[in-house]
Amino acid sequence: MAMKFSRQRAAILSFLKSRKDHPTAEFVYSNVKEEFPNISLGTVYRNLNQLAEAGMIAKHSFGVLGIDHFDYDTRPHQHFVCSHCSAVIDLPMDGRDFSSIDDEASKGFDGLIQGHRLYFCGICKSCLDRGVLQDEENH
Amino acid sequence: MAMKFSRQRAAILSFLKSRKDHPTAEFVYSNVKEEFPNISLGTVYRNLNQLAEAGMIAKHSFGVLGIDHFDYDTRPHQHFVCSHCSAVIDLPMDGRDFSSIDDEASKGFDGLIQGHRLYFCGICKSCLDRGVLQDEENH
DNA sequence: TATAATAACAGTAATCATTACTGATTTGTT
DNA sequence: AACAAATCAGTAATGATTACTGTTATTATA
Repeated sequence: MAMKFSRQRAAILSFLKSRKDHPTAEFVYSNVKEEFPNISLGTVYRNLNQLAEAGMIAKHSFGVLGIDHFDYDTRPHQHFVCSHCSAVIDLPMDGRDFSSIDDEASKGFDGLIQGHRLYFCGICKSCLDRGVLQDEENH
Repeated sequence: MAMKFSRQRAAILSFLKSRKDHPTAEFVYSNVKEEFPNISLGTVYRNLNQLAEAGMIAKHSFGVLGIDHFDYDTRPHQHFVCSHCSAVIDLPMDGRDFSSIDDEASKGFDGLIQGHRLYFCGICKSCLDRGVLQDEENH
């Protein structure tokens, strides 16, 4: 199954490259649709998964959201998910290396640990500014 | 919405208490059905979510699985998910406290970090014994 | 450069976990 | 016992994602 070039896939990759947020397939679809009005949502899903499979982009499945997000930046870095608006934001923990926790987890466990998934939850700046926390106090 | 007693909810909680694995709603359903042949899957979902909301059980949404798992043990502890058979297993990292990584994540970030989700991935013992890794080498 | 093989496409249907709706039944309280 | 409210079983709906199908685009080869 050698990967052939396709203008749709190129447009999807190019759009993802232009974003610092972490778009969903639906969002990529609605934007790439401006250049390819006939593009299908299935095509977007297929290409995003294919690019992720090839290691050219990253696919993040945050359990709390129940919807996949895609990232042009494949370098290891940490993410934050806003519990209120569901925004996915990069954390500036540049130097921090979490690889040692896999070794810790291996101790006393008889399976093979190959990696981990980690992300942080809370309220993002713009939701804080909108007074989301106060609103929750008032029920 | 004061919570009233129901025999179905009691049976669901009791079943979960008897398990050391981390059953899905479907699995709870198929087992509680032996005592309540007419119980509905929706009832199981509603009660599991209600119990989780009340803090009596824990709900774990592992992104890699795309299906929720429930845990009678609400004490903080770490989980392992087998990439091959999807088993969810407790890790024996008893003393380890990960709460400090939230503080680390807060540095240089202008939102509010309230917590994190962490789980480990790999191959469990019984899959290793079945030679899963060798099978994958042979494509 | 024609041709043949096949990857990719658009459009649509299907899947699967989960939630929402509905009218009947329990439960807890006066 | 009587009432209000929570819960139920059964079923329909939702929403993200994947699978299918006949057609089109891309690439390697003759």
